[in-house]
Amino acid sequence: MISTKGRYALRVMIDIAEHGGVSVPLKDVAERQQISKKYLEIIVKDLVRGDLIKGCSGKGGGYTLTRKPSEYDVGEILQLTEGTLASVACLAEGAAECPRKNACETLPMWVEFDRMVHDYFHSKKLSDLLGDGK
Amino acid sequence: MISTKGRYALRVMIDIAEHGGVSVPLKDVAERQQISKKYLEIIVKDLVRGDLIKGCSGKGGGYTLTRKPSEYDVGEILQLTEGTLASVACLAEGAAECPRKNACETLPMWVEFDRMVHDYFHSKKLSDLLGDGK
DNA sequence: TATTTGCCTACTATGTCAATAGGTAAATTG
DNA sequence: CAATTTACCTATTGACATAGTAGGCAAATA
Repeated sequence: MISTKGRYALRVMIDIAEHGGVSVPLKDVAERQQISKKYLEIIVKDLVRGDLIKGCSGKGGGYTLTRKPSEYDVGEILQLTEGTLASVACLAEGAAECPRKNACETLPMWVEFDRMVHDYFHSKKLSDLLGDGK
Repeated sequence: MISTKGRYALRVMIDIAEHGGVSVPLKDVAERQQISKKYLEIIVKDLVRGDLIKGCSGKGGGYTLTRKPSEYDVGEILQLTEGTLASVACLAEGAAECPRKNACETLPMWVEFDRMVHDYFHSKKLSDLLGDGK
């Protein structure tokens, strides 16, 4: 299940995109999205680390996107904030190789499902989620 | 992310299906699947509660399927053991109605994704996972 | 210089996950 | 009947993740 971190991250990205042009203060995002600013700080830190947005301190500061909305896909946003997009532990990045790998009768299904999920989220763009035509 | 409960449940169902005809003792399943028998008891209890298998005590006892493998879909097995198949909290069965429901710009995507996941698992049958042609 | 903003570390309550432990009840076989 | 095999039941536990909160410092602008 996608946690609040990933879901909020998406909403932050959308919010910044829709109020773009200028720097968007986190306080405004928090108010509009009705999410605690303190909690958003944690999420936004991940987004900055992944170079999806950049911050600018001081009066008139805030966050801005580093690319155009159509150049982000939802998958990378979720992957960054959730840690992984994998639906089962044995398919997560850096997971230990399963000893039952060859005998496992469910693995092919998980692989197929996992591919479907990745395809879905990586083909969905941030711009697809914006209300207006930005 | 699908937990061990759901994944093990699936393997139990497969194991019982492949050694069907007679009652399959949990001890055997545990050995073949290399999962603690004690832990499997918890999982199997769910499966009995959902009427997917039935147990029979005493010597020569064990568990048997209540239907043919082609009549189970993976979705119902996962749903029963995982509690829900929903990918986001707001779409889980019995979730409180979200106050931002109409304003939420991510909801349509979650709904679409959720539908895709449900379709995938409900169209996949237990029989699709069996090694031989049972 | 005062204010606004980002940025940083630490803490915590709650809950879920993945089991383990230690039994009782039921059914079958010798 | 007795011994064995099996299901079935309640309770407990350690580890970890989730979803935040608290209280600051640093940087930039008006």
